[in-house]
Amino acid sequence: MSENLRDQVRQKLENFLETGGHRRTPERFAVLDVIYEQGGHFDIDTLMSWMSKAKRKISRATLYNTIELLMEAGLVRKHQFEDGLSQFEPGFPARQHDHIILDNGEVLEFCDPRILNIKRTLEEHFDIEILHHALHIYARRKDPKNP
Amino acid sequence: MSENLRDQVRQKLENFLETGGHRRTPERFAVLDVIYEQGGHFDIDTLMSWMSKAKRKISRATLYNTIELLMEAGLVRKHQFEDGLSQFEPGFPARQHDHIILDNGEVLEFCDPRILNIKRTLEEHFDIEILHHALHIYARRKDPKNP
DNA sequence: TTGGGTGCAAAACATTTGCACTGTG
DNA sequence: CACAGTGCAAATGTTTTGCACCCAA
Repeated sequence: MSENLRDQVRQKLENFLETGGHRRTPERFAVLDVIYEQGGHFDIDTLMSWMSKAKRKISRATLYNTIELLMEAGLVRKHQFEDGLSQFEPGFPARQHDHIILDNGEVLEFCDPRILNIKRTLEEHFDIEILHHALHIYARRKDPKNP
Repeated sequence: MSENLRDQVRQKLENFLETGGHRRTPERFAVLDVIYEQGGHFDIDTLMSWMSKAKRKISRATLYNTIELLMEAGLVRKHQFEDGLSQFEPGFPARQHDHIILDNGEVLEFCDPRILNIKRTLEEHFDIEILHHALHIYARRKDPKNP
């Protein structure tokens, strides 16, 4: 991770804590650092082990609290794939994207502008305001031998 | 529910049980009947209460077993919305559709052919075979007073 | 100094499993 | 009459909660 990005997200967290009247605890910055250091998708267990590896002691309960807070700050996004486990990913400064979940558990990302058109149609047709969306594509890699 | 639809899905279940060497237990048909009688989305708790209302005693464990079996039979579909709860819906004979989850918990359905185009692009671009997808739109009804 | 935040352990919750019993084939 | 399927209760795994203690403001 670039120094630059780490400072950027730390700054964003500081602003959020300041604005919301939350405290600047070391745990919160440690979690943020580790998440952006790693960069990829993770679940709570994975994050727990990342924290250990980074020699940052933290309890599970605090991890849940902190992740929730980082979601409110827009620094972490939550996904609910079909395996039933909550998955997270860094939420800044990435732009909106969607996910392909391969049968081996791997997760790819993509971004297709046509989704925006679909959303506009839906808003008009149902007279709703769309808050966000999740497009999950479940797929497998094509076997080169059986294409 | 039309007599016709009930017989249709019962027949489909019979075939599935026959083919798979499963037994034709009363519970399995009772669950199927109740699900198609109600027609809408549900979670396990809701289904439990539907069964009680229909005076069909059944245990939670059997409900989970039966739902799993009905999924294999293609008679029930599973969704994982962001609240973390497993949601189900009758899976026959509806055609592919996606979901709008309103902030009050209501679920709308829609079908947009442009999704198919997106999927074709993805298959080509990532060299994958798409098994299925889930497009979840989270929205709220527009307030007529604050449009 | 004070109450928001943390850590720990217990509770809550959905789901799964073990096992004796039952009814389908 | 064998054994797949059921019901019950206990186990599992994840997330939440209660509470004493601690530290950022």
